[in-house]
Amino acid sequence: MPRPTGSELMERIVALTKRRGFIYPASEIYGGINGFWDYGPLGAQLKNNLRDAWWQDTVECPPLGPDGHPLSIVGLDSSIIQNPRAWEASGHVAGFSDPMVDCRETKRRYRADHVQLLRSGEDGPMFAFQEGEPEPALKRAKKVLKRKVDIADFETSALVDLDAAEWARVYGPEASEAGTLTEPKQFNLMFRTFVGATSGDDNVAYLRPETAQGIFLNYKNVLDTSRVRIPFGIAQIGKAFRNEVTPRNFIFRSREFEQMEMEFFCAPGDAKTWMDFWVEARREWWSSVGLKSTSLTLRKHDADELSHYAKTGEGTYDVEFRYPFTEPGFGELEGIAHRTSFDLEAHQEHSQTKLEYFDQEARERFVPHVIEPAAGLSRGVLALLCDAYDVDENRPSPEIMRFEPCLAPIKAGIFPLVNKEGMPEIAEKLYLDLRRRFTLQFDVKQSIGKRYARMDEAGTPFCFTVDGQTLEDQTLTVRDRDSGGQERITLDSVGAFLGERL
RNA sequence: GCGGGAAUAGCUCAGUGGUAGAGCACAACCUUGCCAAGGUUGGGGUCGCGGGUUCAAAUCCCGUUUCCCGCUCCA
Repeated sequence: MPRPTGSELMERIVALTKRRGFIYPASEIYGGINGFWDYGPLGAQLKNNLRDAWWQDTVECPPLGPDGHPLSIVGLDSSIIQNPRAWEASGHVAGFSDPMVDCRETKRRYRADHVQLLRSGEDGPMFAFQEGEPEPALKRAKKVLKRKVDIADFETSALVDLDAAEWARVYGPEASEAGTLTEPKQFNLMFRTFVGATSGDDNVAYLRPETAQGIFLNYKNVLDTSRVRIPFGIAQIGKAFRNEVTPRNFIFRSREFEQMEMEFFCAPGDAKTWMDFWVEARREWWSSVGLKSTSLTLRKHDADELSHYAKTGEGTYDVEFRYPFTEPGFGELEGIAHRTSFDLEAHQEHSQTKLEYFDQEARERFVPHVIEPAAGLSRGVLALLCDAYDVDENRPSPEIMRFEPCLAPIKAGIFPLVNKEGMPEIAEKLYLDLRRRFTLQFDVKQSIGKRYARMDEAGTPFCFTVDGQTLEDQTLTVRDRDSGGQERITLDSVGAFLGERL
């Protein structure tokens, strides 16, 4: 069985991650819930390791800037629920509430507020058309009414004003029969909830659809209390929620997911410099956590796919990963966007709070521009899983997860070759000595081959096995996950061996 | 949201109207001498869920949920 590709590969990865306790469907015993996933013992550990690596490399030990000095980046953990006005300012409330109608016949979808109707009399058929394009509707009307028609014969009204009872008489813009349009559906992707015990329009709140806004909302607080000076970054890791129309592709598009975002505030004139810097830095980072360079690519967004906040400026780049369901193409892993001063300006206007920055040296006042590297933690986990999955046909247990050792959920297995003759005692002592420093698995049960195989599927890079020779010369074998090869080292050097490789 | 497919033990599947099955996995004991070894015993099932037809439904019908594939959507 060679390593499969495409959807077969994806199915095998989903099966392995379920079997070994990486990822489960959420609330599975109740039949699951579309778009939500739970992380099992190994998955939670893997996700934490990736999250910690990002935090370490972004906040605790940020990269060196072009001048050779470490960048100034501080951490933040903002609330998932904020004042709903924050989402009005950010554009998420307005930009995401367009009602849509579908045509069951033609499978086309229209924005309901862009569709107009030609009405013929009180109970007659109605002909829908897209704003500014009444001709197809007139043609349809001529056919249905079997007479010559003129636009002046009709009353024009908006589709959204239609009563539900009249819906069946509507001919869709390209439909040949009436009643094929679905009722308008709201496509606001934000989860709504209510703050307080009662629910009403006056206490509506939203689960954040991105962690970024929490950073902008605290920009002034951080500036006033942490002595940072431009250029500087604020970084945050956390859950975000989007009520996706179609969750798909395992944890790639889920309704609850985790982001690792950093807003890097800079002078407007320096935006290009920092954009170039972060695009390169972020691509390199994903390589550093073990993703193969052939699995990664960089793509600049076309002008027509830019977000509302990135219409001007240096645009948006995606670090993309070759997921099994996108191959031979790539899918988004992280977006690096020049958000300009869009967000700070918007919050400044809506909150009536000055969010300007005063540059002491240049004696000038400005609203900073923002370069935002926004990575998906959940997508990162998916990329790690997909990239690590491999098949070695020469092994009795062919499936292996080749995680980078520093990301592996379990760093090493510690085993006695057989469960007798003093071997388990030595192995357990070694485990007890090292368990505070490394995440280890101690296992005495079943055959050694089975224990190795289990560790291969968990992606554990090393296994230390106490055998008969250990009793004589205090050495044991180290088995390497990737090669299956073994070497002997001394019992007291195991900690140093692991320390060097993680 | 639309169209197609799937759902039976932890996994892979058999079972097409008449007692719920196999292999692997899991647990205990015995055995063990470096890559999913063997033996014995054992635990595991609302056959995705709800309704209908029938003397009888895993099996036929309707609905629904979840997953997969193709569209659509992805601020």
